[in-house]
Order: sequence, then structure tokens, then C-alpha cells
Amino acid sequence: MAATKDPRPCSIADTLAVVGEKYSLLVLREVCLGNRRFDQLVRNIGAPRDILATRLRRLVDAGILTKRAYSERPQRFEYRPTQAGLELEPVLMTLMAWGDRHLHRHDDRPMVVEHSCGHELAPVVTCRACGDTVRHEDLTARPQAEGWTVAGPTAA
Amino acid sequence: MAATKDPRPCSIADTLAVVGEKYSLLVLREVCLGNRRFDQLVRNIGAPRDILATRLRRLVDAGILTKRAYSERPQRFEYRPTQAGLELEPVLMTLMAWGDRHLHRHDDRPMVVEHSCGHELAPVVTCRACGDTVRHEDLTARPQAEGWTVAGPTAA
DNA sequence: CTCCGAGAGTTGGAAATTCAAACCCTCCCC
DNA sequence: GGGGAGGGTTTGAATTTCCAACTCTCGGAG
Repeated sequence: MAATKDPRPCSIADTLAVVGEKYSLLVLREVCLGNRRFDQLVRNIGAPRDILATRLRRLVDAGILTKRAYSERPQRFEYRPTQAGLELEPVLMTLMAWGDRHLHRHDDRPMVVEHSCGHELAPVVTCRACGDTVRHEDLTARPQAEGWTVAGPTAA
Repeated sequence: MAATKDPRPCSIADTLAVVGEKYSLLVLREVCLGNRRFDQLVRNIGAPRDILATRLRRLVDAGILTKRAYSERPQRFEYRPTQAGLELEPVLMTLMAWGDRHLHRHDDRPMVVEHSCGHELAPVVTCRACGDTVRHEDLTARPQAEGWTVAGPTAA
């Protein structure tokens, strides 16, 4: 999963290098839902057990999950999201919203998330400074490293 | 990339089935930045050419990109995001924000995005209904299919 | 004491993907 | 007619994934 050539330096790529492998974000989904045990994860995610074990190790190493024993004798472990892991939940919600909109009929969504405000959660990405919904036309990227440019939007 | 066993039905998984393969979201990053040509994508993403060709086909098939000739004789093509593709940009921004926060020093971010409001973009995921920032403790998931439950938060 | 099952992985080998480099084709230009 | 540029495809070798079976530790039932 190492970057091959000399690609654009970018936090999107860096983040995906940590959580972009197959199943990683689904592991995070499950632990955020409160499912913390290996066998639950295997069942709910549908991943091969060995791959799941590899992903869990990686996520723990990356500081996104913690592993702790919930029972000595017999030793049994559970995985929980760290603060950093919880901060990825908005990514999951945004992915879910896209899938709900583009991959399902509105009346046939696989899962509904309720917000404590009493309404169903419809996540919207906004600009912290002005509060407006983030739209492509309002964005301008500025690479910080030399040699890297963007082609300018010129409309989609 | 097909779901193996009988995993939890979920739009996160469905979305990742479309854009979750290695490089797919980086392709989207580049086309959103305005880089539309095959060789640019190869260079900026650092993906093998054959893999990139496969990903582009898939993203076009999924309705996330369009492929169009920008020159006949010699035939030359470019890729652009569709509306559905642009609607994934908030996912990219949210991933970027996480990477900026957790993988870099604040003064050494690889890329800065400016919002048209005049400030640097700091994307925040909010609830459309109440406008509040989405936080883990405020969410409750309700699976729509039978047999699928969540374990309840019981705090992280 | 023995057998059974749960939980949490590990192992081995076959199947699928990825990678890198080289190759191809169509033009344009000198 | 030789050299790019642009946009891929081909070819093996190197990695990963997948699946089933296996392991190991206990707790409890009979």
C-alpha cells in the first residue's frame, strides 16, 4: 500500500493509506455501532478472518482502535474506537449519505441514523468559518509543495 | 470486491463497493482539481497505468465520471466528474481534514483548500435538521433489515 | 474425566489483483 | 522518416485475498 512513484502529497491519500484498505472502514463502522468482538466483526462485515485480524492490527497500530481484554481466563479481547477513530465517523456518515442518495431508493435505505435532535440524521458538510454547505464551485485548492499545481476548475 | 458472506446491509459498504478500491478516490480528487487526462492522473496519483485504466472504466460505468473526447484526430479523451461524482467531494474534504488533523503538524499540511467565503476551508459535518456538528454520542443507528441489530453505544 | 462449544485467532494453498516495464497505435511536426 | 505526445494494452512476476481447516484456552454439561 506504499505510494509508488512520486504522487501528489495530500492528506486524502495519507488518510486512505491508513483506512483505505478493503474492510478497514467497515471495521470502524462496526466498532462505532458498538460491536467490539472479533466474531461479531467477522459476521457483520463478511471479511475473511485472517484479513480482519490484519486490519485490526493495523488500525490499532495507527491509533484508531484500542484492543483490550474484556476477560482474562479465558483471554478475550474487544476493540473500541479511540478519539481519532470516532473522528472518522463523519466520513462514514458522509459515505452513507452518498450511498443512500445514489444507490438506493429513498424508501429502501439499509440503515437509518437518528440524531439526538430528534430528526433522522442527514449529514451535510459545511464550512466552519461561514457555516455554508460545501459546494465544489466554492473551493480552491492550494498545494503547499513546489511543483504541484491544480488545473483550476473551469467548471465541471 | 463483491460482498462475500452475508454482511450487514449498509450504504457505507455499498458506496465503498463503488469507490473503495485503491486509487478510486484519488482519481476523483484529481478530476475535482481539474486534472482530466490519463497521463496527468498517472503522474499525480502514482498508480500503475493499467490499474488506472481499470478504475476509470469502473468510475465511468458507475456514473461518477464521464469520458469524452477533447480531440478527434488524434483521438484524445478526458474524464470529468458527474454530479454524483461532485457529491463525493465532501467525503474527500472530510478525509483530508482528518489527515490534516491526525497525520500532519498543523503548519505542514500538504494542501490547503480555500472556501469562497474567504477563509480556509475547515469542513464540519453537521445535521441538516438542527445544524449541530455531528458527534458520536448524538447518533443512534437503526438497521432496517431484520436480524440486524447494533450493540448500543455504552460509551466508547 | 470427557466431550462440547464459544471466542479469538493462525496456517496453508489456490485464486485473484497489483505492479512495473515494455510495447502499441495514432497522429503532429520537423 | 524520426521523434515526441497522449492514451492506453500486454506480459510475467510479486502481492494480497480468500477459504477452509486447524489451534488453543477455558467454562460447563453429563
